[in-house]
Amino acid sequence: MKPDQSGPRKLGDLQLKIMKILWTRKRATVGDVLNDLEGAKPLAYTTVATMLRKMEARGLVRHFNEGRTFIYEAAFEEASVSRSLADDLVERLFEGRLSSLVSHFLSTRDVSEEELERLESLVRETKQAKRNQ
Amino acid sequence: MKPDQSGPRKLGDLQLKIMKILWTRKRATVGDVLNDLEGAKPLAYTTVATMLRKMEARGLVRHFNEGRTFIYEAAFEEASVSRSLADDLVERLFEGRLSSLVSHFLSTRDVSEEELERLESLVRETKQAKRNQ
DNA sequence: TTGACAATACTACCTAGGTAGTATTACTAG
DNA sequence: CTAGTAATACTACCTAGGTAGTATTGTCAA
Repeated sequence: MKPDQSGPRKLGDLQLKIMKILWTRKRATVGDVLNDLEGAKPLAYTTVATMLRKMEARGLVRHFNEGRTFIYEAAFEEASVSRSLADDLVERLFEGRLSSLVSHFLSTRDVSEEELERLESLVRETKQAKRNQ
Repeated sequence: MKPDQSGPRKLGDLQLKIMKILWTRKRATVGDVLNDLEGAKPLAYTTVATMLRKMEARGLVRHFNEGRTFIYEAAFEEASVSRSLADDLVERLFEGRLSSLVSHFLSTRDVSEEELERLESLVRETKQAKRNQ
């Protein structure tokens, strides 16, 4: 069986942060997640617990018990979620044209020389791969 | 005075569709918007009117009167909104690295030969521009 | 065995997007 | 001048994200 299908089209800020923590840790308790969530304003333990429960209801995460403690894990792979979110935006904004998005970025942001190099090789490699495929 | 600052970080589906209509038409009545919104399921006239009012409260659009009829127009330029939405995603998902996003697209989608060419010239031109700047 | 603690369950509330019905108002055709 | 129509105003409701307090329960140490 393949692991998971297309991820969610939208994810709130907190939810995405939680997903990232789960992708990194593989498994985490409410306390673990709360802990890794230091950065921004501190949240209540119950806030995280509630969010996790809501996310489970939505199928984003799942849990199993270890004693009386819930161990959570992501129900979607990172690539799957990134893809869905990114696709959704490009679809909504640029009618699916990747080049429109890139062009947009290139013209509105100051992209560094290194980034440009990276981009160039990425494209070159992809073309290469496509040719001998 | 410069026209508008950074756009909204998030926009719902309907709101973005409405913004696009306003960008195209420059000015539009509720009826105009409703009309251009054919595609998906048909909405009630009042739904569009309400949405427009909510959007005005949020500062996304503004209106002036023509007789008793409201003429709406976008309060943000398209580029500004696209930029905010795209930036937000790249920020949330790829820690701001454009190349991560592109790499992601290249590896999860089947990008056509033409798209690749377009991308390559985009990057090349940008590098060029950067050099003699 | 009881009290403290840690964990989850439940409930509540706020905001925002989305959807639409009803009320009101004002113009216009007859 | 009056009925009909077209616009807006107001209100309501549902969903989902986000935030957190209170209640309950289970476990462990004294």
